[in-house]
Amino acid sequence: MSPVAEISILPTKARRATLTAAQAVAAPIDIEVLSKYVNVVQRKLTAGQYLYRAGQPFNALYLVNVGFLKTCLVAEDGREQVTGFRMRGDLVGIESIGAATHECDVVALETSGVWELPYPAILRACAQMPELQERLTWALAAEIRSDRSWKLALNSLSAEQRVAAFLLDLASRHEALGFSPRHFVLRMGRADIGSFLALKHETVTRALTRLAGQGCIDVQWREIRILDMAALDGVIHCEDKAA
Amino acid sequence: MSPVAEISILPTKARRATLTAAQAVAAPIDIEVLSKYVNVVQRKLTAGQYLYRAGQPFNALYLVNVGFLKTCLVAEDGREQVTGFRMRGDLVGIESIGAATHECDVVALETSGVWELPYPAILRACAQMPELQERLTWALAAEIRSDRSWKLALNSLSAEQRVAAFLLDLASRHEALGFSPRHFVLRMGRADIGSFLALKHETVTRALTRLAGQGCIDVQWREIRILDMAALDGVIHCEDKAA
DNA sequence: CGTGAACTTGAGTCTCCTCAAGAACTGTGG
DNA sequence: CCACAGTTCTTGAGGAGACTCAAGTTCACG
Repeated sequence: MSPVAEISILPTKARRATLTAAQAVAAPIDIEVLSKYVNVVQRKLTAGQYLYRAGQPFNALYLVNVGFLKTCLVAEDGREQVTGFRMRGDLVGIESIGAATHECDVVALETSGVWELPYPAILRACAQMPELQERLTWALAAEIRSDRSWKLALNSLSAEQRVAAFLLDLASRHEALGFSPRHFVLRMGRADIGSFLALKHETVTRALTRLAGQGCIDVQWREIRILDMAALDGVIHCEDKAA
Repeated sequence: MSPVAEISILPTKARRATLTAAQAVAAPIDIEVLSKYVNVVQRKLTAGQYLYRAGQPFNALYLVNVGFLKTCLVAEDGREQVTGFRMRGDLVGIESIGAATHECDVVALETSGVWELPYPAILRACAQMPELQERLTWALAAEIRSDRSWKLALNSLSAEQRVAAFLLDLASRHEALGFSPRHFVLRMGRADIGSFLALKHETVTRALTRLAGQGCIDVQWREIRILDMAALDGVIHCEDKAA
């Protein structure tokens, strides 16, 4: 029933390939080996279900097996901020290490399955599997690098460029997982993309429309087809000279 | 010559107090104990000097002892992005773990001193001092939480509110180190603040002017005096009703 | 005391946001 | 299979906040 084992943690290798400098890629984590040390259970989620919510006690990390989720920071006053999208191989919840409770909502955007790695039990496993500890530390550091690369992007790019960068990021993450980088379905709505990119949903729509008008992409509702990868990349790097 | 030992890692307890939920505070790291395991040397920097630059090989972490530094992400095309400001007790360079080279410039904004913790030698020390490993992991996770809280702030607050939040953050970090939270000197220029807050330097100036006009603060060049902490906090939470 | 860098202030512009309406898709039940 | 409601997406018109450009002022440093 569940495609077990050999999930790699290689956390969003694709994203970093796009946005940050090259770096070593972490080796996969073997869930079967890990389950000898800690009680690993799989959890299934349907679209719209929460993996956990802000304020709940932090007692596990999660490794995404299948599906697609979003993480969403929530302030006391209700302001919301999508902080990222997670897919197969991504670790979820690591940013809560050292905190008593989660600060994020994590929501499945489609039917998903995750491995639950109890915390702090997983720490004991780390002590016995140094490579696991290393993997975790790398994942944390990579997350920081990714967040900061996005910060640079959001602060220096126009709305259209941000959306282009977002699509290229998704494309390379899909490719890293063996899916087509040129043709995929957005699992999230325009509003979620906007929150992540610091834009309003109307602006996301307009940017997609303009990119389509330039022949870079084809947009059919949530179905995206990248027609000219180089042109998309060119948009980001300001080659908007020739009309 | 150097005020040794008992530097705490409690990384920016203040910042998190302002921006994120409460959480446990990491205990201090004892440099003297640590130096039994790894070769810890102190490095001195004068204002304007680089601790390291983007592209240089990653071979050490740094613990700030005295002074004030900024970290600055640099893209290949020259775009720059201030990612944070570091003071006593902050760990610098942890985001480069797992990468071959640094992606950031780190520059001293005043005369500063840091402990250099060679990497990966420090990993072996971690294996022998589990609390050190824990401290490092916590610092990484806290960094992610801090970055994301700022992302939420930047995406949902106006220029004036962002500057107010920035001042309050600095204030509480100063307080956590035993300095006055109401009276301090900005070590960085308006342009650096702007880069960090996703604003232009003129906009930072105007925001400071407006906050001063409201009686929240007093600004004398880089010298800041917070006259009404509550009012400053009120600015962030939208209490701009009564004229 | 002079030079250069940093800061301030103003006027005008532009990008993105706000508000609002309409269209397309989803899925539910008859 | 179709109609309907609800959600999501699209598109437009108008406005606001931050940016750009430019000049003047203050400060730091030699």
